[in-house]
Amino acid sequence: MNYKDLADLIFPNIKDISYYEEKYPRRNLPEGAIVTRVAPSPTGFVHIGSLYQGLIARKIASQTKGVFFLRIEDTDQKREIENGTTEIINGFKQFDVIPDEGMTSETEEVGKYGPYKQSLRKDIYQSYAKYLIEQGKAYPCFCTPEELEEMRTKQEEAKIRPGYYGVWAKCRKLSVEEMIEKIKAGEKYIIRFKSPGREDRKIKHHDVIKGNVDFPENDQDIVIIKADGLPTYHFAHAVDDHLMGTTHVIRGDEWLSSVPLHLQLFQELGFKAPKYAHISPIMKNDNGNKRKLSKRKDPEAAVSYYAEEGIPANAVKEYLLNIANSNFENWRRANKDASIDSFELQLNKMSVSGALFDMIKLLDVSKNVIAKYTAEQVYEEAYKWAEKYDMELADMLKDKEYSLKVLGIERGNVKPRRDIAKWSDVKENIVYMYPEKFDKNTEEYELQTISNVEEAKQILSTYIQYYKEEDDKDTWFNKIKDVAEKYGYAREVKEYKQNPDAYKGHVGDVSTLIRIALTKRTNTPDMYEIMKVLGKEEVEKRISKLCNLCEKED
RNA sequence: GGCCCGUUGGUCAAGCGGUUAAGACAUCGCCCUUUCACGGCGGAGACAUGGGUUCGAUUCCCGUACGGGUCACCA
Repeated sequence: MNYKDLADLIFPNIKDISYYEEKYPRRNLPEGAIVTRVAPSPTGFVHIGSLYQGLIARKIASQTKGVFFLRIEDTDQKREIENGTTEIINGFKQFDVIPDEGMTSETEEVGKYGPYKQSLRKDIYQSYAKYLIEQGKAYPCFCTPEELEEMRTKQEEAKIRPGYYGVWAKCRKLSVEEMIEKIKAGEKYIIRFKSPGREDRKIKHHDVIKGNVDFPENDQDIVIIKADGLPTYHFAHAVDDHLMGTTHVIRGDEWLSSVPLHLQLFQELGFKAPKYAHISPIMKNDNGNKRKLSKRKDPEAAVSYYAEEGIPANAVKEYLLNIANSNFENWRRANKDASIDSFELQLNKMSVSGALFDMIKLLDVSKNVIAKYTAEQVYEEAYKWAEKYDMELADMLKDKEYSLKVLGIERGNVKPRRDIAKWSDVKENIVYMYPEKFDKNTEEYELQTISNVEEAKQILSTYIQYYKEEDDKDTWFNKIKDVAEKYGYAREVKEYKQNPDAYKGHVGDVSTLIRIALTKRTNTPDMYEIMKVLGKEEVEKRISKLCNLCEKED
């Protein structure tokens, strides 16, 4: 009786690993090409951290003419949710993070290194597990969860390191005969890795992001094949990333402390280990404590949140890139219109510690992104958003020709407005441009400086006589100045400031009055453009309406 | 608790033994301007802490404090 017999008993009728080694040859890629992946579990919505990882992995692969693939890690069937894979694919797609290989739907995939869904690779893992058993590098363990639990409490009481190692690794010491006997007797078991490591020895590891890190060797005999026959993360990682040719494992830094184990696994399996790049998580300040963005507590942890709020995917990406490489901002300033694809991301420039998520900064980035959009783009995206989340806005935008004019105010020039950070801001910004909405607005408003209603009325009715729709901007503004002068307001603000006592106020006061009559707002974009878009009839209507209102109040 | 990692203004961060310690967001003031936004100028604001090493430490070493990660038949 030897390891081979044991292996055959546990995994009869299973292919030899040479089959898989041949089936998945090494990738033929240009020098320096990096193969990356994103490997989420289909357990619910896509986390902003996964997107962050995916975005970085995608960019690094693209930059080096490598490959980026999506692998679904569904080895924990208890946590799996329905359509989890679809959700992941769509989540990434929204941000244009498109894998070269991997799952494309719940059941379909592209690429030659599949299946890209771990539950479909069961045979592959078992083949490699068998290989380890044959070599005496893995063994069946018959300990029950209860026994393990008991062991753990003992260890904790004795204040020693918990785990399945050394003298605690009971089943490791079983002879092959005993193992075979137990299996034949129908005892339940799982497969453990026989760790060659010693805790008192150190290993040196260079992480692409974290730099040099020293660890004690791993000496835990971790489970590699679970009771359901599926592998644990560690084992699947080693097998998959070897077979799929991953050169750089970019993942969250919660994995950093598993590196000794992973390196050992690669070593014992006879694989070349990939490079590791452990990304710091995106954090949130929670009452003075830093913690990871949490699925449960933080809505902004879900990538779907941004679509719901109407924050453009590009803005989120730019913000994430900002966190990833802080020189991105400088690059962006120097390359205002360049695609982010031409920014060269560098892994080793990534922060070693986790950044706090800053919504205000994101919104600022988003304002810049939207400011560069054409009216047409703003229209399309805002409309798409509105159809889903704000029917009232969608309704307003139905008149495309008019809406384009509204959205085009002060847009596309050298100093575009920066007043929209997200599509949910749009309505508030433009409602008053829509007559039916404007008419229904019964909000109270102040007349500001010119608070004498009688005077306001006179100024407005004078202005309306002067106003000609076809006036160019200078003429238009001169007329406002004329009205101002007529009623004792300075034509120029400067004149007023030099001699405040000589005037009741200045042009600004008059234009503010007109602005209020037209929009019920004190702050709006350029009024000349607003009036052009509203049209003569509407302008006259609004102004005379305010006059009537004044009369009523008198 | 053991083992890892980290700590530069409110936030994101440059910095690699000698700097007036960049920049961005936020904030404040001024200018520009018919309002707002844009733009311009300026202000306030930081090297966690104690020891070393050194002619000199934000930079190197050790301790302390604080923060984060990890110790599953979850990933």
